Amino acid sequence: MQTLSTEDYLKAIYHVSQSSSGAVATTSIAKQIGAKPSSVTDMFKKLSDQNLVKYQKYQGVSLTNEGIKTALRIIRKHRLWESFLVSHLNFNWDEVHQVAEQLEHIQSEKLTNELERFLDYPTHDPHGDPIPNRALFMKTYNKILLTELPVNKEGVCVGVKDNSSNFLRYLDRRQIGIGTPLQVLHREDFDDSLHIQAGKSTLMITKKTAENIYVKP
Amino acid sequence: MQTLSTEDYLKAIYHVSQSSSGAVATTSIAKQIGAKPSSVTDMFKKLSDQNLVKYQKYQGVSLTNEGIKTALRIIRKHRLWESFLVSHLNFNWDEVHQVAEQLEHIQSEKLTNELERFLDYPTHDPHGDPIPNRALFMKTYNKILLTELPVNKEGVCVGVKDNSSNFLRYLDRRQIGIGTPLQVLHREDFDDSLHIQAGKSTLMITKKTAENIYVKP
DNA sequence: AAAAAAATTTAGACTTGTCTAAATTTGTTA
DNA sequence: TAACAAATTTAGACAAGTCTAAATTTTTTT
Repeated sequence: MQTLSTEDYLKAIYHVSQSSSGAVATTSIAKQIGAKPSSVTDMFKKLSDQNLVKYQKYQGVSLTNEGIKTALRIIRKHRLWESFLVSHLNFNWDEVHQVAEQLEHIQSEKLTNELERFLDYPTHDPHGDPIPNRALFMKTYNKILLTELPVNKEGVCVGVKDNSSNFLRYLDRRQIGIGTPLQVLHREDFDDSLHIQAGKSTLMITKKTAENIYVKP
Repeated sequence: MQTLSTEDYLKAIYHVSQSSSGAVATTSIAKQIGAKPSSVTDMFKKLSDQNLVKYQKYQGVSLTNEGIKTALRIIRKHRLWESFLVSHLNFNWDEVHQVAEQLEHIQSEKLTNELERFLDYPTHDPHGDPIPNRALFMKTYNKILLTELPVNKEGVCVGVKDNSSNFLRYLDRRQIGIGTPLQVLHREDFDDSLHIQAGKSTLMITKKTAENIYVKP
């Protein structure tokens, strides 16, 4: 049984390891968690003692199978709760993260599984991220960044990279959400901005925005 | 903002103060929380520093208005979550307590209020205990113990005193629950056992059982 | 009212998770 | 490759919450 803190670290290690290759560095976790590198080193040792990570001094950590399972169980809860908040409790997709950070630590297998049933076994959360099922298996479809979508090819928004409230509310105002059909009409060479068709409206977005939107072609 | 631990203490103090008069003793909280009296003394000092309790050495504590409000906010969340678990997640009334103990600490006013709306503003939890509303006001009806119900007078089960899994499952087997019509048919002088009508069946229960069932006449 | 028992508090220690500051290792650059 | 910079670890400290053992106060009993 893990503490709040070890769960946070495992999740952070999982996320960082997903978006980079090789071992996970002390500093990257320090940034993610908001702690000093020395604290992270201490925790790496503790996690290593529990065989949740493989740790070599100065070489960072990688999750063991047990560590991955523990991380996925937390992510499963996080994403199920986010789904619940949006689908039944009138939360907007930019409001759910902070609350789900708390709810993900609730310990009750029955609760998690019944919540999943109540939500009718959702496969993705409100941000388009895949929800691990009871066996911790995630359905991932091949998605690409909007910047990589060829001009005039049709796609559908299936996720976002940046989950910040700021970005999500910006997308709300542009009426872009999960499921919105997207098409690049024109790519401006000068500043890499894009003219796109988003649902029924055409609009202009910057490269930075496009880099944070996932589409399925 | 409180810690998990201070919230647990405030709730314990509230409950003990409800079922007894005068200041709340160190030992009674130690028992309730499952901690040593010396730890309780430490916490009494901390709570006193935060003006959540009035504390005089050797004389126990009593909640301040702020302390009462904080306790009621936790109890509100606890009972709303218990209601949710039973009404939507297939939990039995004897299974909810432990999970609600965790959920009651989740910090989000929006979550609490939306959960209340989702449940359609319930006034009582699955054990018949009143749920404080947004203004922390509880509807309490005048209930009596089944032992105090006059013979042959009709009543309805509206709550239980003992919330233990053991007792609740015993009531399940006897088909007694919140809302069950109850009537004392005969009181046995010899051992204080009762013959009662519970719904459509008649059965015998001990004094100890009757002392843990609340009825509204 | 004194003695004994029970309740409570104090003192000092331990654990978890954190920090700062200093030391060490790794990597990067001239 | 030597020197510098960046990353990492170690050492020692701190806060929260807990404990045990001893001291103190209150309550009960004789």
